[in-house]
Amino acid sequence: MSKYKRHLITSALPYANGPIHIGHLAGVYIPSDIYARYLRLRGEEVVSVCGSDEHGVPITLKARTEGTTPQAVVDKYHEMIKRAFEEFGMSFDIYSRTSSKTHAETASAFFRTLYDKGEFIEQTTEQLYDAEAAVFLADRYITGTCPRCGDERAYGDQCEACGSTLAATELINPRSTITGSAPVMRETKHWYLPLDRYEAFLREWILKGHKEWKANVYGQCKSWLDGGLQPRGVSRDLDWGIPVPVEGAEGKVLYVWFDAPIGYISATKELTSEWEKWWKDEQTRMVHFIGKDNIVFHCIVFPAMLRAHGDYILPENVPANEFLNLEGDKISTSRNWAVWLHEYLEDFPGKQDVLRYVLAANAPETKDNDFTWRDFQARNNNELVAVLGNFVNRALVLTEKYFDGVVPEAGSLDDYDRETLSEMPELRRSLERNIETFHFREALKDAMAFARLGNKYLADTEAWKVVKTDPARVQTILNIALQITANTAVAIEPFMPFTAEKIRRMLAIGHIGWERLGEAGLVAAGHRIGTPELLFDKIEDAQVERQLEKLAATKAANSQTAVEVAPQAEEITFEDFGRMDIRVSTVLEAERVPKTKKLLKLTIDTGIDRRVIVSGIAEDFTPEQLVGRQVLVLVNLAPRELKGIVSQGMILMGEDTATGRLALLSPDGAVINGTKVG
RNA sequence: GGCGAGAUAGCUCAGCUGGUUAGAGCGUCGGAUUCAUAAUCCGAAGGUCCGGGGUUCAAGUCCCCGUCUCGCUACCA
Repeated sequence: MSKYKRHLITSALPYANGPIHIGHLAGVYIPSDIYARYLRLRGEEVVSVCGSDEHGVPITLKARTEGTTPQAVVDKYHEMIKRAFEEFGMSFDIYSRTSSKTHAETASAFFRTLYDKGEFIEQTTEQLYDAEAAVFLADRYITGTCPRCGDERAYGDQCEACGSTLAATELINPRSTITGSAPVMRETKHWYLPLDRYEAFLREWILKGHKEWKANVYGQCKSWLDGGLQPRGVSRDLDWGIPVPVEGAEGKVLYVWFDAPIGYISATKELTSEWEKWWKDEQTRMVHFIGKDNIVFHCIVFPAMLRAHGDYILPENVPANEFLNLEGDKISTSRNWAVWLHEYLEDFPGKQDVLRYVLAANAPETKDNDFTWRDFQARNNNELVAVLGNFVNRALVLTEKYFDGVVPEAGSLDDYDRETLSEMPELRRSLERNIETFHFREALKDAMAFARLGNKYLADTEAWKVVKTDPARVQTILNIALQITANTAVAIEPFMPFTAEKIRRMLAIGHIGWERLGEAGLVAAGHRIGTPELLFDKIEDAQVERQLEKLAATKAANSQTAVEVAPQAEEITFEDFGRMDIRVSTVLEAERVPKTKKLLKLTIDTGIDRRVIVSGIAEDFTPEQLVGRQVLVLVNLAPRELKGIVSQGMILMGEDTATGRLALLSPDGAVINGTKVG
């Protein structure tokens, strides 16, 4: 750390289309806050920036479905997130937003610099266009009939009914969601950042220069670099976002992935006029806290952008975490499967540190982890209440009882006293090492070990017995117990700032810097301490059950919608139906298409001819199961090439609405191939 | 399918460049104790380190094959 003068900490910008949940906290915000608080306590110069990410298509869609404007959507969630973070004790120096004026100027200027330097490639392609509204349509703005399952509400990028990933051009009967009109293909120009130009540089910088990065981060970067980098689009046809600052770019905005990380820069600019020293000085050490889904962006794309610009420093580390699950299932905003921060703060008032503790102790540092309410309760009751709260309470109550709340003077120390005190600097070293290498779970254990040390010391020295025979000895014992208490407050501060403050208040002492951690003289003899109170309460079964019921209700609601059968499609005429030529056919051969997970290449006898059909059913059927079977085939569907094989028709399948499993449709008894179905 | 990460006591996880009886916290069981929110302290039980091969005097740790989980990516007529 010595070559650096200051630390710039960034935390992934939360997307302003929903509130914050425990997954965000455990993966990104709690680690980043621990780190920032630790460095500040050490007296380092630190700036920690974050803010809402407010551009992009999903927000415009949300606005549309809610019948409001994108600005109203981001205003709502920005406020919500910001308030929840504040109440939770996040110590960002600034929590900004990407819809701010400063950000628009910063991102715009950044783009313009790259543009003027010739760092972009311009390319014109054909995309779907809504002539009525005079806009190009992002995938999400197109709906139509899913070519796979027939659901009429499929989007241009995905069908939510069957989960298929689609291209907008594949939709049957595509419609613009804006006007309802049929989109047409039209040419549009876009700008691309040629990442391939930076490949050699990135390879050297990451693969040679940052072998110390976490295995998941390093591994994924290597994977991308080895696969070869491609130019990446940095603009979109959209009216929500930062306009592309180039002549002839009307109706185009910066792609949200391009403008979002620049948000870190804008936030710093808003915070201080000296922002450049944080971004352009080699003596600044930048660390990005993110989740694993953001690795490529923060390790490859953003550094390439910064490098292309030329003035900026690059991150020194990117400690990405894995994901947190909730009660065994993936956290999902759309399925409401989450513990929302704003709801937690309401349901558990004053218990910020409990959640901070549990999530830090369970942080998914090396692999996905699971949050359960039972574990939350156990950690609170058996660790926070029993170990930490109890120790502090014992030390304070004994002082109150024997010395009327005045810190007694320590007499001569015996071997055991010295041995106990000597453990504190050792714990401190371990704690520091763990925090500085981003092992926050272990670091938290080290912090808690101060309280464990105190409990053991009290149990072994037995002040309540000694007081009857040797009151002078008790003075020493309690003096030491109080020193350990004060040390505990310092050690836990990065993790549990509210509790640290509470302990200081009970000891009636001011803030203590990290440099004194491990010392025996943090509380002076003769000093009058405050009134002892409990640091933590037990969490009762009833509270846990209430939370579990809440989740059960969500699950019930979800499964109800899951088995909901798709509504009847729009009425068609007999002639419409007659246009489909469906024949009974026999599968003659079946084999997997190499390098695919779902595709089978089938040779079938349609009665009319023998032909090849490629079908995405390999996850539900083995080739052996299919050979010799009769199936129904839509034979007059336009041919399409898949993985280099021309598929001439479509095998009809039923897809179970609840499980998504496919079922073959076959005639009741054997019939001649080519038999018409109608 | 390709790539990446993970798989270690009932649970959550440590185990650095291979080296004596594989560790911690919680849980369980036994004991001690009562200053403390029945909290604490001591002790014990509990592990074919995912499976199978191999390298080595020596492998949880290195190599090969496989299985499962998560992610990225291709693909779904």
